[in-house]
Amino acid sequence: MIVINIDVMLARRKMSVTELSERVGITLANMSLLKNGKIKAVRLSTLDALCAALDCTPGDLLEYRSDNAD
Amino acid sequence: MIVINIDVMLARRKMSVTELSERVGITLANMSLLKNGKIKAVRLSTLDALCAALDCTPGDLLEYRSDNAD
DNA sequence: AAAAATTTATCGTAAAACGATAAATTTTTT
DNA sequence: AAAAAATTTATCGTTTTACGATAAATTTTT
Repeated sequence: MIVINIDVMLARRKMSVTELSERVGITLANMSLLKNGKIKAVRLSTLDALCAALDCTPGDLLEYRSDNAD
Repeated sequence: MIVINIDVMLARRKMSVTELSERVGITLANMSLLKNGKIKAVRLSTLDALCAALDCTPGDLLEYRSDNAD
């Protein structure tokens, strides 16, 4: 499965969800859904904006966990 | 911008696009579009299948390049 | 030159992002 | 404990886009 680690990056940056949503340019409600893995796809434009806002890589935000991984 | 590096991983694995499309379970045509960055969004289920098929991470497949990066 | 693999294109359908908005819930502050 | 602020969840509507199916065009390999 794919895990979204926006919360981890927010913590590292000491940034709020509200601020991130403003920087990325999507509504607070949608950013919350995104952060909590309540979405089934991501637009590359959104991923791009997230990387820019959080100064990180797609690999920082998206993690692959195989079924029997720790 | 976000760059897709499926081609890099295919080369590393010595795997063909045809085989990858079969493993991932999407049509050859769509895999080609995906590989060549002709898509604007990715379903997490597809990303998941790609990571499994290529035994790699999302970070291996998706790369962020800031405007003035090399 | 022929065959195989890959890319590109078109059409249709289903899925899903995303905005706007509001209500519910949780967290923080006073 | 109460109030305020932040976050989460939900609903509705619109637009975008993945993806299948298919076929044609192009490129690569044999």
